[in-house]
Amino acid sequence: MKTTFIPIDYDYFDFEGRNYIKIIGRNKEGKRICVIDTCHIYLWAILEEKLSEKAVKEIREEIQKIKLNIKGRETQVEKTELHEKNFLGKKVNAIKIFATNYKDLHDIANRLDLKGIEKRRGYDLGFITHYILEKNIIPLNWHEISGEMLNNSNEFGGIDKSLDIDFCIKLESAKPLKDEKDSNDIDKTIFTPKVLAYDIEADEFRIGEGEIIMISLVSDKFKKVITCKKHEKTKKLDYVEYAESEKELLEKFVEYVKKISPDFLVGYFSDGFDLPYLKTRAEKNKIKLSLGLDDSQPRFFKGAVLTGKISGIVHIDLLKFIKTAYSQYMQSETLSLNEVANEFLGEGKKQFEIKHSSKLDENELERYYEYNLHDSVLTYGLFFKFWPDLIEFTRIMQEPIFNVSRNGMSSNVEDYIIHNLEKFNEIPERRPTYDEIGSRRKIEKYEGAFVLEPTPGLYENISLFDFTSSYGSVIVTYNLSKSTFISQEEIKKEKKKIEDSYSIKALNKEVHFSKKPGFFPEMLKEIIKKRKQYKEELKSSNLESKKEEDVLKRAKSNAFKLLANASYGYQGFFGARYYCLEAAAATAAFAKKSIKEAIEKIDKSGYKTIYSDTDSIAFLLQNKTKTQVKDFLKKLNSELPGIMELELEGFFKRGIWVTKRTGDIGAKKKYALINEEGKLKIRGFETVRRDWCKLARTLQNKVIKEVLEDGNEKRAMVSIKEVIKKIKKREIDIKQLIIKTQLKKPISEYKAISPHVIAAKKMLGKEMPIDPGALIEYYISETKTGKPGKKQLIREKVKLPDEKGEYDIEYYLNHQILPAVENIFQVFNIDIKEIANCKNQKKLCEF
DNA sequence: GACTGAACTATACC
DNA sequence: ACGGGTATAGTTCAGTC
Repeated sequence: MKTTFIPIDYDYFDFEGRNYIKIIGRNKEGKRICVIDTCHIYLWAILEEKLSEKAVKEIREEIQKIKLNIKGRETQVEKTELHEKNFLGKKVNAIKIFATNYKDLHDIANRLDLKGIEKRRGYDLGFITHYILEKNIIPLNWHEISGEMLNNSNEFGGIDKSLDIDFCIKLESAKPLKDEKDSNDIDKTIFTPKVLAYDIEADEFRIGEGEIIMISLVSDKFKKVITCKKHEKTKKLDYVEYAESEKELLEKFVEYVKKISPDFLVGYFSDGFDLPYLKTRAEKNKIKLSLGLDDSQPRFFKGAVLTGKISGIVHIDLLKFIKTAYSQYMQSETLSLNEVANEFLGEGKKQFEIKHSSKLDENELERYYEYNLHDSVLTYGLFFKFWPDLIEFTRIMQEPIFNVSRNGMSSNVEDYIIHNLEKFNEIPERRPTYDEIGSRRKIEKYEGAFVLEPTPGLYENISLFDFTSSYGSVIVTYNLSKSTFISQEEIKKEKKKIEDSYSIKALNKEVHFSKKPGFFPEMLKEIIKKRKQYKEELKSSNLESKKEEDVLKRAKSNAFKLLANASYGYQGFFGARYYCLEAAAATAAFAKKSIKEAIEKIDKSGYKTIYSDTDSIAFLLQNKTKTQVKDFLKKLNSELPGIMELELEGFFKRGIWVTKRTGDIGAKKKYALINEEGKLKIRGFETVRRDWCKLARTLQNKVIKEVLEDGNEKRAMVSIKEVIKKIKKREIDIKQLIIKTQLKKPISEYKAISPHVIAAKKMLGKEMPIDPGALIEYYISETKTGKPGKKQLIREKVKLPDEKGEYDIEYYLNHQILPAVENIFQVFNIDIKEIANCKNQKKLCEF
């Protein structure tokens, strides 16, 4: 039979010693299809140079003899082939060694310690990656497939009988449907999946320690809260369904998931909370959480954090994807569902103070249902907000969405590389061993970016240039990568010449990179090119366009941008297959050189550079016009090597740079600009730091705004005086004075007991859940808890927000408000501390 | 017990 | 363990007098 097919979930199973892929997806009619297929399994033995034909033949014969008996399963090498391949850019002869089961590849590799074999590669990719590489059936791309229907046949042990699907196909052929570019048929590109969002509420925060009291489910035209906390008097809400016990609640949950049978089961922080909680409670109640299409229970994988996988239904934890794909652009201070939903959906969580269920009265219970339901409503909304990005990330990395949605950027870069190696006839590099990672991590850091020390002051008519995909274009321009790096040994052996190479001083030595294009820079060149292309296509369309085509384009543009930016970090990342510290260090060094040269040219051309950080330059227009600046930019670009390019970030009416708190030199990474429309761009100031109290932040923001709008400090002076008076009169609401600091590690590991650690300890005493990552809130009170007489530490005055007490006037004045504005007034030669504390001017003191 | 620089800690920038 | 280095600035710690 023939059908269309979009692969969603990839899994595999063994049958008669062989690996089979099991892909769950849908066709255009919305039918759920399971595709069974297999592919060749192999690894590579890279041969030493200049081996005789006879020697190669002998090695192949030797390999052919390998027989394994592992865990009672006997297998052997099926066949070998000799290929001309590339490994790290070098031409090599390699033996392709075919095996029956991918689980044997490691063991076969261990047996290949033969003379003449230099390296063994391609045994650590995992079967799913291997399959996608071999068969080119890329996740979330539409395919046209044909194959044999397995209708309750006994093939593969009757696998399809136990699967809740429409039909099961043993694949014969598959080809991708036409590229969306060649077609106006929009539903070839957009696929609207069936999604079920869920959220649980439990009596304890610790996984599995309390009862699950309700679960909300939201899908298309479907809203439900199942609960085992029924209040007799409560009028029944139409979406609430009662269960007699936690056990029945869990059973009903499983029933609903099975009935709705979504493509995606989506939660928020559900890898770390909801799913493991459900699992533990199901175990306690001695029932099976058979959520999988094959009735299997969720499987959990240990990584840095737990991940929960359900067979056939893709479990998505939206938090993880948002963290890697979007957090760098976000305004939210935390990635809590409330803040993230507010930012992307314009609507936050329902207000509700969570209590133990035994303490809830009927009104509260009803509000609890609403609260629980709303969390799923938000999660559902967020899923579709990010669906275009999820699709495009998946299509670009070519790995299953389950993985891509959880990957960090380094894994994304690596997936992209692995799936694009074939174009370069490259054999994949292996993962570093545990020991290699260890020694890489010990290596001293290399020198990074250049930051120009600004001269503090208020400036007018400023222009900002920055290098587009700065580090990425450096890598491409100077061909910096593991495969193009010319090592000391190679130079010594005179195997490679360094006269005609890209060279720079980095890591306290001269490093050289071949000019022959390497696959990594070539891939990156393509990434940057695509990013540019999609960005330009979008520019001609409406930026806010909601057309599906544009939405996908925006997602693509974003994915390629992130890939380009992450590729520098990737080469310096200790866990990378293509780790190359020299390349990373050289990238930073070349970038530093480029920006310094650009600054020099800018200054020589009648402008005045006032600040620069890594890839951006702020300079004064002096007497020049905007047109002149634009022409000058063109000239600069014509002189830049390779794909290096500067772009105009914008023109600004005014800008302020301040001094460091200690000493009177200019502070780096701290400035504020205002453009002609009056829009502010504030960097580094306390305003943008979440560990300063709201009062200090809003006041500083106001002061910056007024100073930049007016060009003088008069209005700002009035603002600050008002606030000082209010503080001294105790007119400030505690809410404005709450300091939020994140707990970065377990309380016991802190060497220095700072205020937020004390606050965390207090919370622990109140049985509040405190884990690393929690944002601790507190304020500084006047209460003294330390020994009398001794100099008081700030931590001795810490109080939790709901603890009664008076705020410490002195602290908030001298540790929050004044430090936040002091340096700004200093630009106008005003000592705001003296004014506030009435030093040296008792007669004039206004407070 | 007060003072001071170092250490520790969190957060931001690009 | 799950991108990198550069930078500011707070609070506490530990050594000195």
